[in-house]
Amino acid sequence: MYSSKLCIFVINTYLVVTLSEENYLKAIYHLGKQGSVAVSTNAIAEKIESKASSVTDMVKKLAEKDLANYVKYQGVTLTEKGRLIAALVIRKHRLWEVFLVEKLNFTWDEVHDVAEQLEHIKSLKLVNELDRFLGCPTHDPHGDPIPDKDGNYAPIKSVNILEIKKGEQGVLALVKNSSDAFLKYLNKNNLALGDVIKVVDFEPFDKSLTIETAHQKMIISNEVAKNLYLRL
Amino acid sequence: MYSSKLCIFVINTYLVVTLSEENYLKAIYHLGKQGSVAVSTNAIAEKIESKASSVTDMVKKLAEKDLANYVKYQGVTLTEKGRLIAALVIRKHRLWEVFLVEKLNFTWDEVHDVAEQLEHIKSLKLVNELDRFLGCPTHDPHGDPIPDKDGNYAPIKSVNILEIKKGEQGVLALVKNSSDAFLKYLNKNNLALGDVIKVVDFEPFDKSLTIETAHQKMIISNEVAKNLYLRL
DNA sequence: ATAAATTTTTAGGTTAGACTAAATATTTAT
DNA sequence: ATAAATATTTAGTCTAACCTAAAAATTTAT
Repeated sequence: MYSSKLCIFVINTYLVVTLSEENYLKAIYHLGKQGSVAVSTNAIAEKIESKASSVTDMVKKLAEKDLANYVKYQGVTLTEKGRLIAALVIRKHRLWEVFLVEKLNFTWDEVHDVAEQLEHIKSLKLVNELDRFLGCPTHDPHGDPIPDKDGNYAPIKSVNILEIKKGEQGVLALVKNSSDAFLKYLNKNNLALGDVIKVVDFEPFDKSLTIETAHQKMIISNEVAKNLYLRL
Repeated sequence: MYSSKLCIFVINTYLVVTLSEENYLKAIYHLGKQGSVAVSTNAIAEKIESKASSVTDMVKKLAEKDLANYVKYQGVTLTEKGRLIAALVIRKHRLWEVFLVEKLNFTWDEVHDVAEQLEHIKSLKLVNELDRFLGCPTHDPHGDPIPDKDGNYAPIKSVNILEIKKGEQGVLALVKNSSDAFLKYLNKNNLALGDVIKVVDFEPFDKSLTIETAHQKMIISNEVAKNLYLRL
């Protein structure tokens, strides 16, 4: 997917990307299928909690640096360079999350803020040694895949729980929403990655779901269900 | 030295200290015996590689935030709060250095730039868990002492090699200069922390020193000697 | 197809943190 | 004690990254 030539080039220019630019690249990457689909300035503004006018400014700068493609009124995509830098930031974020949970006794709902800071530390040796130290993990504590040195990763093969037939079951493999409130909900209700979950019933009225785990039977709202992905 | 009441207060205000402010506090702390002796704006400018006029601006801001004491034309000292924040930054810096060397295969001359970034990550849980994970080390890889949670530390009991009598010996315990060039010099000449060093001769003409280690006998310049400290 | 609503951009302003050059204070040397 | 040298501060700029309000483009609804 990424040529190693490009990787080397990007690594050389890597140091001149600011923290703020990295955050924009990451947002575009997440919103637009790895930056391949055009994202509106408004969508970016909402994600980053800023204003559309600020986004317009920054996006012009990214385009000038050849990290993004930008056409007025038509949204933003990432260039190969931009996509690789975004992937490297995400790689760092997820590796640090693994470190915090496995080595420093963080719970999975505590890691986000700190990883958000650590992902901007600039040192290739640091990332790659951290990767080795952690045993080259493929997924972070939320079940999201960790890109490799070249920015590639095998997307996890999981399916949303709403698409699973009554009576079938799977293993909770991915949680799409990492907000504090949602992770706290999961903890409170004893739901964790790796749990076997069986879909018992679907209620058409409010689109809620009855599920069964090893410890309990419970009803989850459609809001919750939309964020749970199972490996079959 | 620091009351825990103060510690709690500082921790509460901790999050509003910017990266740049932290760097100034650290510089004042290092230059002025933990911030207790007045430091000139020029000295700070040189340390931080900026200009005196920039320092004047920042120092006014630090004084307004009650982190520094500043009287025009008379230099800067740190308040209790400022001193504690500086100590916490240094604590983080040195703990990360230990981590990089012991867990991630960094050599002691590679750690500085990365630790300089990591020292600004804001999470009390992170620092304290890192400390525990590393076994609560008391010294970093350069032999400098690591402040505890409250900013206190037992200064290392070492003496400059120039103050040691001919024929006596000690263990290399502290290196005062952490510049890249100096650390590379030490590596090249096979000098490391923990080495037993014997002072063989002192040459009054150029103030150089002849020393003997387990592997070699060599002459070190006064420039070098000024930076080597031995535990007797 | 055109008006209304929405989205996006532009224009102009703000703040933190840096800078240069000029002005002022302090220190040093005669 | 005063002039010269040095150190420090002030005044005025600059840039990155944000903002608000107004203008322009696009989309939606009639």
